[in-house]
Amino acid sequence: MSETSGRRPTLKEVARAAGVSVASASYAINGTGSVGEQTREHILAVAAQLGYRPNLSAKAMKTGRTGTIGLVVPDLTNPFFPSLAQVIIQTARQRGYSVLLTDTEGSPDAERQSLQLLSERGVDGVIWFPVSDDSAVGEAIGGTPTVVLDRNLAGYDVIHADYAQGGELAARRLIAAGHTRIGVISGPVAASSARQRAQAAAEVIRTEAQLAWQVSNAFSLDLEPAVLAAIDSRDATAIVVGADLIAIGAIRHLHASGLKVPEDVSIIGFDDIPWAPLNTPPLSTIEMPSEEMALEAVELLLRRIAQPDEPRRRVVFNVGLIERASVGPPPR
Amino acid sequence: MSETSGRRPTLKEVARAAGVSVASASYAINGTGSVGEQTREHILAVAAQLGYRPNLSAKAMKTGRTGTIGLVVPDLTNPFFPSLAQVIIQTARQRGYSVLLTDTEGSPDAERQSLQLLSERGVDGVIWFPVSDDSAVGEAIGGTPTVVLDRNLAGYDVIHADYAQGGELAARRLIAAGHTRIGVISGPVAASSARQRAQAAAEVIRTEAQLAWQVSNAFSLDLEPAVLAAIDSRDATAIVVGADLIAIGAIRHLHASGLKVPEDVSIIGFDDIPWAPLNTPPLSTIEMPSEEMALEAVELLLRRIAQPDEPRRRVVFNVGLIERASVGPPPR
DNA sequence: GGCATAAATTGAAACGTTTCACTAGTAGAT
DNA sequence: ATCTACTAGTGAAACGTTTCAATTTATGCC
Repeated sequence: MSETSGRRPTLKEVARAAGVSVASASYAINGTGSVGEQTREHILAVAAQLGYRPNLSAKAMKTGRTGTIGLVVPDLTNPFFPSLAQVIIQTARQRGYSVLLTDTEGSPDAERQSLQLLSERGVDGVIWFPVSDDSAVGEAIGGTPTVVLDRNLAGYDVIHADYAQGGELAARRLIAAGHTRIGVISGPVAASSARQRAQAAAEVIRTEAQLAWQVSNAFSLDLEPAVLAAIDSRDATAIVVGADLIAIGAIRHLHASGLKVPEDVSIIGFDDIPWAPLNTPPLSTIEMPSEEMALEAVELLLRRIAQPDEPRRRVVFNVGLIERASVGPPPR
Repeated sequence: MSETSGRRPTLKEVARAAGVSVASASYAINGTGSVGEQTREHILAVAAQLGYRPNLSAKAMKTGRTGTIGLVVPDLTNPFFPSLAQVIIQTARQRGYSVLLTDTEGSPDAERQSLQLLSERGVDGVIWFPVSDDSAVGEAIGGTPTVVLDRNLAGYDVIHADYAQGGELAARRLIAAGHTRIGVISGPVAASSARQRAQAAAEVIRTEAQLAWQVSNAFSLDLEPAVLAAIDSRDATAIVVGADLIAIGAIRHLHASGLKVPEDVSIIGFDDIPWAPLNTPPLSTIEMPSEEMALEAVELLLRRIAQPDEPRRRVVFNVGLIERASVGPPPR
């Protein structure tokens, strides 16, 4: 409550004011040692009265744990991430951890730098959303417990969705609607998740219909020339797209070229970002339980922190098809 | 490079390996004391060879600065925030700071808790996006240097946009298009920024046209009953909305009721969130230079950290009108 | 060559905690 | 009464840095 001086009081001062040793004060406040009922209460009262707050840096140095975890994401601006980050931050807080967030701007260099910085800062663990599958980057992290999201990197605890299943689901939905010439736009090939989605879709299409073309694009609304060209070839009546963001970009391009979705071209996306239901037309997509995944990520991480030598785990979540309005029968 | 033991080497070990005192090692590595040319190089080489990384917790305890700033936002999931957060994180990193991010879920309680936690963690400063104008919450922060974004809280450095100007701009645009009966939907009244936008707009409308109604809504796509009722009254041919998110919600509702934007009702929003241009129709809105504001926030904060006793500053940014397609002439 | 001065180097204290090893009581069992 | 076994409480070391004050070494000048 009241603060006599400007400085925050130290444990020593609390102890002196309470007439006990620092050790007792520490024990009382942390509930660790054995302290008598009334002395504990007295110490606590004095501490409150003085407005004592432990110096977490000192505690961290002494105990070697900072009560802090690092979260490394490629691009906060990608609508896929904020809700993930939010869940992670909240659950971490409930478990007594604060979150250092770093945004790596999709660059492996920034990523390496981030990991290293986090490791220097002594975070107790890291939740890492790698931009690519280049596992060399991960060395920067040293021995810090780490769980990797969305990529299947060896040597880490790993959480991802069943992307192959998702790719298949998407392709089958289009085929079921009657499409026979189907194109595929994947996310950047450096990401295993993007590759898996596209590959699985392409395979289904190849065997059960006809693969018109397959191209890839950055995780962005803006389409690259090759993608534009593929779409403009008008060779496909339906497209499975490896990310909603790209899908929305594709729909915009189609609209701009005077084509309608789904009347002229059907589109199915991936991720179910918040904008997907708001789009015109509302985007059919493959969703994954991203909030559960985020939650699982922090729990897995905390378990790893507690048990550094347990065998690594890999937990895979199922995906689902969300039907909205961007898929229809092929034009005749 | 090479790490002999599992543990990270300490400064003492580096010093011993280099055959110098810890003091010299510290000076050499931080470039602070005066060290001979060749000894410095030797120490640096040994440090690199051993893979030495300073223990930042220890450093923080000793120096009292953590090299960390806290960022407190109400809701990461609101598309207005991620880009802000991204800019803040990046500029902070360039200046040698890491960012502890907390999401307060729009609750003053969580907000108070966050501020307190950050202060305990010893962050060197805080960038705070308050959910409301209740300045009592801010006491939790103690003496930590703080800059407040988007709210005009007394006693802090403050950054915001000229919301009155924005409200006027929006109202005038609608009036210029020929509308005479105009409604206003503001964000939550607990936020001064929302009040200012709405008030300024309402005033202009009252004097230069006719204020059909004025209601408020949470920062959300979902509209509250009073808002729905106001819109459904069909008393206004145009609406100025205090936030794009709400505006998009309003447009959806209008569409659902069979009304067209802008043919039947014109809408103008606020914030220019990333979705605004993607909406159907693309949303006309008032934009503010949010990235410059974010950048300014960290610079202001760093200045405040360096000069705790300088007088408080308040920096106000101009806003602009972005014309897209959600505004048209009134129906006749 | 000697002296003053500056540069390089060092030992040790200090930052605020936690925790180990110990002492002093207290109570129950014999 | 004595011994045992706890429980309460304490002093001091340790965590990895930075930095002060003191010391040693080098440099320049007459």
